[in-house]
Amino acid sequence: MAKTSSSGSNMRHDPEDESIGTCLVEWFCRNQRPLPWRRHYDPYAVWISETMLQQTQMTKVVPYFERWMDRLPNVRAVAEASLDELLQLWEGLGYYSRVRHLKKAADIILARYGGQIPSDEKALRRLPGIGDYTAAAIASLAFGRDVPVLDGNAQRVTARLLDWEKPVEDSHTKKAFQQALRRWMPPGRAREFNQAVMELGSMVCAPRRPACDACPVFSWCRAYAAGTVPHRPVKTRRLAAEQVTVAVAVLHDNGNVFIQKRPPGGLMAGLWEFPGGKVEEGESPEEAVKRELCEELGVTVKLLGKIAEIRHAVTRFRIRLHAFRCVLDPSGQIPTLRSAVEALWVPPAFLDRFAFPSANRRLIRILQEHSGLDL
DNA sequence: AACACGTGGTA
DNA sequence: TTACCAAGTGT
Repeated sequence: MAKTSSSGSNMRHDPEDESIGTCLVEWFCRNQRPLPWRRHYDPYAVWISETMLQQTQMTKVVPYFERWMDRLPNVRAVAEASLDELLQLWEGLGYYSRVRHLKKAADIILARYGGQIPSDEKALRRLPGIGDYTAAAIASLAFGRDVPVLDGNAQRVTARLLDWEKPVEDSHTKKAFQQALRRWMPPGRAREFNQAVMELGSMVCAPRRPACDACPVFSWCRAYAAGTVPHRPVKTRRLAAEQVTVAVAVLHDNGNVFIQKRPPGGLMAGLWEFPGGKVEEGESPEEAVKRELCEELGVTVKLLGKIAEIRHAVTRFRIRLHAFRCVLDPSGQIPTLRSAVEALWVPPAFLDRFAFPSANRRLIRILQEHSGLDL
């Protein structure tokens, strides 16, 4: 044991001491939260949960995971489902390309692996939507392979244990962290160890207000010893936020409203939305709606009134969305699509059957609260 | 290497 | 309110 004692009564350990791994595993076994995907570690369930968890809070994922597993219990069900149905199950979770990848990967797993998710990290890594993190997560959690996972939590925990001063974005850092984690991992305990590191990162070694008092491995932590915990990890790049104003139309005709489907490939690909667009410099939201509907759909409209102003954020854009109730003026015009792939006139009550971006969904809820007043 | 890709919580 | 941040992947 490579322990050294400090001058005081506390034992101080070094991160090179591999007993840190055993300590983390024991802590996890006592403190882990009961989660639906921690019941059986079925490869399919691990794949779906890990994909949902990419850049997404665990508390948000749980209900989506339960609903998905009820509806789509295996790989074949995903391959046979329509993209529209998958998007509906995903609505609100964000990063919708994950769904498209899930479906593509399901097709490959059926065709090439007989419906069995591969256990080999290299084979997993080749599947769409599975990067370094998810490949390692499936290989270790579902198949017991001794490979370390390095997600945002593991990165933060490792940066603090090592008191890593270089920016974690550096290409060298990732390798170094994976090697450190691999050294700490007790042989045969990858499932518990990997989850221990991530669970510790989310519950104890948090980005803000880390609970070092409650940390099972603080005595191994170089940043704790140095008092630099709040300054780790060091990060460099930062994107500037951009303010955007958008105006959309809830276009009514014969008791229906007009919705259109976004093209594949870009932002919110395959989701439905209300027509509209960016409000240009020196233009009012009202003018923008009229212009956008003329440009996008080739129709002229009359504004009946404002429905709501919604503030939200999409990637690095801060958006103010103005929504107006409109009718075709003159009536009887037929919209022609420009950027959208598909469009539909639907009764407001049917809006729940389509996948919308979250700001549009909020607008729909407002619409439905007001329904009966002026539809 | 750096940026696109969603969303909602926190300070 | 603005700004940062969170269980990443693809290009």
